[in-house]
Amino acid sequence: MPTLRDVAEYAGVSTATVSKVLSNKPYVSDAVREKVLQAVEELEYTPNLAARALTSGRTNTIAAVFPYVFDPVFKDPFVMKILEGVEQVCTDNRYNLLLSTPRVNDDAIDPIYQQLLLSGYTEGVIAIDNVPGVSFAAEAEKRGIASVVLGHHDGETQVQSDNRNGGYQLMQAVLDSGHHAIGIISAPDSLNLAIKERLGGMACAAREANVPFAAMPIVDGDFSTGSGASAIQRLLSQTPDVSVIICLNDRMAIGAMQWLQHNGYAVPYDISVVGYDNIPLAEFCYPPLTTVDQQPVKLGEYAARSLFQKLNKEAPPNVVLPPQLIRRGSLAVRQ
Amino acid sequence: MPTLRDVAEYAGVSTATVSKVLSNKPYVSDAVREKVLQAVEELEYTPNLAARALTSGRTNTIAAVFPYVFDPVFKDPFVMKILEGVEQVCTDNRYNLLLSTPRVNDDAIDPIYQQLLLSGYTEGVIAIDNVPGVSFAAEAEKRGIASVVLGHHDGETQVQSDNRNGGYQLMQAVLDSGHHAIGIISAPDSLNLAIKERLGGMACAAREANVPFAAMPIVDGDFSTGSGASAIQRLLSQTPDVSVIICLNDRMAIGAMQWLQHNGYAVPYDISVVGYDNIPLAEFCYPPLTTVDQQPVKLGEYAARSLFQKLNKEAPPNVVLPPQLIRRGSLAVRQ
DNA sequence: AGATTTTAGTTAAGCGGTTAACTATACGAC
DNA sequence: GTCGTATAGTTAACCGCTTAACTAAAATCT
Repeated sequence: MPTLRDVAEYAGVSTATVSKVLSNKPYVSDAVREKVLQAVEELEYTPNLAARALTSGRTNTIAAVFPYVFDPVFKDPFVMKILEGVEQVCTDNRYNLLLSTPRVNDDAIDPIYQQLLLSGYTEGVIAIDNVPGVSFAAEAEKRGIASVVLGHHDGETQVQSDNRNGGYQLMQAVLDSGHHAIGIISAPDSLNLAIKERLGGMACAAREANVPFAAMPIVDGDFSTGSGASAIQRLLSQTPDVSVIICLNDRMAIGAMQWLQHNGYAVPYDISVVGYDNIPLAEFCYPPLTTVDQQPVKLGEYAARSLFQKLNKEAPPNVVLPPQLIRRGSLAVRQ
Repeated sequence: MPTLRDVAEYAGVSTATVSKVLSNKPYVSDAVREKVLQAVEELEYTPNLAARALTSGRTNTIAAVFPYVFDPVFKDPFVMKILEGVEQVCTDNRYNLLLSTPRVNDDAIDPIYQQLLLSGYTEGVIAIDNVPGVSFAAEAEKRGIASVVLGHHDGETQVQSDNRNGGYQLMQAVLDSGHHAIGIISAPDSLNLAIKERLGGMACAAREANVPFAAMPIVDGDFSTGSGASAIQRLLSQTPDVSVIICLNDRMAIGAMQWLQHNGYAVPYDISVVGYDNIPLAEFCYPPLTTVDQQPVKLGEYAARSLFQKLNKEAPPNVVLPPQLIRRGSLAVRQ
């Protein structure tokens, strides 16, 4: 592969001049500029990123940090949607995207992630930060690496969905549909700030409708489809006469629906089910799932754009996207 | 951030010695080794990847190349599954994963991808190569970068699903269920070698059953859900009396099912539908979709493992994974 | 015209590692 | 005691690029 030096010799100038031309610096005559570009073209020269990174710190690479909390991130379509948005903006900006999937440990930061930060190979980081206590973005910021928080962790720059409002809308829709015996399938909110927000919004909507939120039966799953099935089972064994189940994500909702149907319940006639996230499956499962859309692609896009702004020394604002209730057949109306 | 030199000074040795210790080279006494490791620990030293890449070419990074053919790769759950497998093996090997999503142009190779290859920042490449004519893996290999082909392009190292056999099994299942009026929703096979294979397998199964394959009506979609809906419409307007539709991927199958249901057809009683890929949705849609599983996670794992073998100068074998027919409710039995 | 500033380009010193080449001991073998 | 050879560690060149510092010529100002 040709190097800068090769180009310089070929064009009959110094390496510094070539460098200037390539980075569009002034003080180069048009004639020379032309000659250099010609040489670049003919030699098919492409700058060596490693060398460039070494001197200037610019690697043209940012990292998306999607921590493993319960199960592989790739299992979660919602996360994939975010990635889709991030990728789009990266490509538009001619940046490379590095995928980092560190494990969450209470005690120490995942050494792989630490290496990523210290290795100087990523200019910035977009981290999903919803686990209390640990913040991957903060870890980056601490080491002088630009970061954007996707989620409810406080950080220098945050992009988030208004989970509180989403929870509010969801509970309101359930109450409006005439349900009073409400069961909830959640996830340990000690492990996820977004869940905490959603529950807060739900409680608020219940309060406004004079329905006692604290009295609603609630069991925890771990976000997976399977955990939704086992959660509904536990919930019904405690309180058999609920008329609707609010699940704090779609995958658990679908697991719960499946279990109900396999066990002789008609959804939504016997029991309604609603979810959260609006994953692609929600539209096509049977019955189609009432849920809340978080605009995940937009979340990813905003996060990436904010990061690029930071890299350009601009100060991006925090972003809060409004969630949208999606009404579908899984929520029945009761008189 | 501390550098090698800092560590060397702190430990009272030369940088060469530190380098030896860190790369586990011989000719270092235990005492010195200990001292160096101690220094590394205390200074929280991590080698600068860019510098290491510059001298040794090792960047601890490989790239997954998922070309945009029709629509964003992230829209395709099958591709995400492959990525899941790749990611897992990368993490196990303490490698970083770079995501590259070049555009497919007949004329020229995507400059972004070219830059990735020439920039010397990726040690190897895993490329989904199913488009005839262009091969991203070959492009890498041409430049001396190790590569693995995921798909049906011939390449130095190939990992693929036996699409021919998958098509064979699918057609066999349809014929075994008593169907004779068979419609096919495909994709332009001039654009995808895997599709060509599947069609070949299907033709083979039809031939063995003495059913004329060439007579079956066939229309093309573009893999998307929406295109499945419009394809079925076109197909039925030509040949209204088919009893089953074979779709060459699940997303089109689901689009077709939706269209059928919206237009008064009962699936599978009026018309059966089968797909290909076994995406997560296939299990949960209504009715659940009969399809073919390609073991995408395994495909990704094998591809990554093969690549790491190549990086270690071993010669990995080509891998062909057997697909598996998944029977579900969308395929009815006819007498 | 002479002094000053601007423009155009070169030289060379790093960036932070790796590694070939070299030096200096220590250890056996004869 | 001498020689040969592992062993332990150092020195310094180099990877390919960027950029501060410098020189020289041209343009502008007094």
